[in-house]
Amino acid sequence: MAELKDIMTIRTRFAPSPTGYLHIGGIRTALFCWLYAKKHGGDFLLRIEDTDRERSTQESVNAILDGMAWTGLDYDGDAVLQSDRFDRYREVADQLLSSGQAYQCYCSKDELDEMRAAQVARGENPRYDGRCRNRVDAEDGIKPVLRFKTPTEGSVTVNDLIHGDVTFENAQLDDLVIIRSDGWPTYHFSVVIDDHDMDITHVFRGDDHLNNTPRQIHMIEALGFARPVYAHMPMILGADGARLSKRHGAVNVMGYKDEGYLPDALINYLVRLGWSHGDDEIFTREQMIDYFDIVDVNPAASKFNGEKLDWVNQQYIIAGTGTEHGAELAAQLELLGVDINNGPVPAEVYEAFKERAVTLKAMAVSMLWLYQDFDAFDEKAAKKNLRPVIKEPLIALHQTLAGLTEWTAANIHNAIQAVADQFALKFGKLGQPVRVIVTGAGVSPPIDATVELVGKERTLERFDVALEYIAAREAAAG
RNA sequence: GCUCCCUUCGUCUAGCGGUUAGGACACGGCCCUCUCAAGGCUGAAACACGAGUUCGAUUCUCGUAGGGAGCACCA
Repeated sequence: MAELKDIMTIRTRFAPSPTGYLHIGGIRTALFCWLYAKKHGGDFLLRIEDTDRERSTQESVNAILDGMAWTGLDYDGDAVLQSDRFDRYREVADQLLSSGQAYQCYCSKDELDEMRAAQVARGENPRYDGRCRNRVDAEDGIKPVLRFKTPTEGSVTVNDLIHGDVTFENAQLDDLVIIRSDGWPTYHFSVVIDDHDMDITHVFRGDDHLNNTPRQIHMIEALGFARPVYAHMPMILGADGARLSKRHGAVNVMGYKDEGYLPDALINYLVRLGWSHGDDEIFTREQMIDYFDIVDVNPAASKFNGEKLDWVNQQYIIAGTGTEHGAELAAQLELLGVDINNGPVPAEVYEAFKERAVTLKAMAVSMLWLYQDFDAFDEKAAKKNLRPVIKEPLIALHQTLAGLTEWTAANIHNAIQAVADQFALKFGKLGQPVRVIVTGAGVSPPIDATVELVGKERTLERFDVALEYIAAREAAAG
């Protein structure tokens, strides 16, 4: 007999709530979910959980959509909005109410708080005690909530792909609210209905939901729905071991775009958090899908390490080309207020800078002198390299460069070498002063490529400025 | 407080009863070198603790400790 999973199409979903930006932990859950679906030739769906009408915003919905697009986690079909499904939730709620599996509760917030305080004082798990279960009279003027009748005895076992079988005693559970007094369903209720209606076979989510799963399973059973397979992903923690949150800094996925990270690098970093394939570190998307196996997912939480992300990002920048990332680099330059028409084409500059930048943003910052004139030389670099002793060689080089008809790195290199030889200097003794002259400071790509990129006109102008600087220094020294 | 989950270098991890416990980031040293990088070589760095099972435990079981999460008319 064929296993159910063999004849069924695997369908997973990512179900974030639009109450802020798209969280880095969320995108990692989405990634594993996406990977699992792709690996098994299934579907990956997106559902926006916006039943909390108070906190959900359109802006946040857009942030989710933008984040999915930027990271390249493509989903099948259109995103499902829970707010479009209000009537369906009511329908199922009515069904539960009429079958006696749910009941109306008129307890006030104060009453509930009091009850829980008393339970905690007694060393018990704070939980709703079911006092409205058998209530028949409605209370005027109070809009009731609907509670689900959770079994009070026995236990449920969650079969989890990552954590194995986890058993919960029903006595620990309580009658949860499934419809709020405003008529909207709560998370636990809408998830159960949506996952069923969307034919979701595998539920991937953070393992902060593991404790909630038995409650949902009871509703699934009451409704006669098929139980999905669960995979509770370990949390991502901050460096201090606490759950990753805003206070740890960059948790907004789109923030990484702004900071100059490549989406492939972020995804690659994230896939290695809690999952591995031997000693491999860098994976293409195809390799990730090919190698991915849920049994290799580590059940333990992991700490987010920005330095490792930086390294991965740099690996992707080095492996990338100007054709691929030129537009992103240009965007970073423009963010810095640079007019990219005032210098070389970013896509062509990329090659010279890619081995010395951790992010596209840092790369842009390191090449500002290609597009803007600087007001002064870096003090330390100038003091060390723009000395009177190098004045004559620089004058000679200035002339040689001015005479170059073809402004190529090779010709520039030869020019520097020739002048260095003429004055019996090592290449670097002349190269470094030139670097300071054209860039204003002591760091740049190889000097010949640097000078070529700066351009002939600008280079000669900057030589003039530097020569004046040295002359002034000479005069001051007397 | 109760319930659940988790535990290999500082960090991410490999390991799936017998290994000099491997790799990666970060850190130190050396090489390369016109700067900075990149790259190569190299060093230091871990099985939380205690019982048990076993000829033999990092690996299996149970405790302990530590960490995380849940206990809402938030998801």
